[in-house]
Amino acid sequence: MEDDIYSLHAETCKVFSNPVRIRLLELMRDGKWHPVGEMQKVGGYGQANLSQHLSVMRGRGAIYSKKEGRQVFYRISDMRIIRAFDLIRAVISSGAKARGRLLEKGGY
Amino acid sequence: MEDDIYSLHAETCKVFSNPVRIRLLELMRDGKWHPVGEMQKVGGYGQANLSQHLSVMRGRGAIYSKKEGRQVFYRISDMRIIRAFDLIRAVISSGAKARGRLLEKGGY
DNA sequence: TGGTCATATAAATATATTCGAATATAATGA
DNA sequence: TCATTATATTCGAATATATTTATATGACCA
Repeated sequence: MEDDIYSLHAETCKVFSNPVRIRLLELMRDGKWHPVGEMQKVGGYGQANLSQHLSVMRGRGAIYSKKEGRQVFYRISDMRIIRAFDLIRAVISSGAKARGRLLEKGGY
Repeated sequence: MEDDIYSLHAETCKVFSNPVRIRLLELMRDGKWHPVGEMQKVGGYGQANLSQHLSVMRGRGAIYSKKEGRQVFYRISDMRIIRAFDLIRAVISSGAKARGRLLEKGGY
């Protein structure tokens, strides 16, 4: 965990390396503030687990938080994160398509 | 490690969640074929370690390989990976700049 | 055939991540 | 003040990842 640019980059990408966090980013992809309770309901995650994932994302600067009364709201800190997210999703689906074609042809 | 889209997405992003692999992607960012030996020299990694990282990336479809004589060459499979890479790098550096400004103002 | 080069694989160890259970805190309302 | 709601923190077990050393494979050459 040194702080050269490669480690920083890798640490930032760790935010995206867990399915729960990917789901949470998708929930927050509109760039608006979302209360924890909403994410818990929609995602169906355990309260502690969800809170820990939000804390990881916040610690790495991927999301911001604000408190209002007893609720805490989170939002994505930089919409370029969503652009990167969508690029990776596209890579995955064209990779899947390519493997599908190979499969059809009996290759692989 | 289920295979819903969130897990797939997370698994793919794991490729980017290690500093050695980030460095390797940077070495391969031109989209051309690079022999393992070159990456080993430039990056200064142990042979086995390098080989395993390349294997992880290949297993997740991020890079392709071809063999020529006794050398093995690797290249990035989809240049959108580099576009996503650059977006994240930009997020990091504008985050760093923003934190710098806060520091100047005595905030944090 | 035997040796060497380039790379891969295996096994061992050290470290990190994930999740759930229990507990803590802070805001609100009775 | 006490109870309740919303969220965070701590801890431990299970699992995953990274690194090193040793060994294996496959291509080439003498």
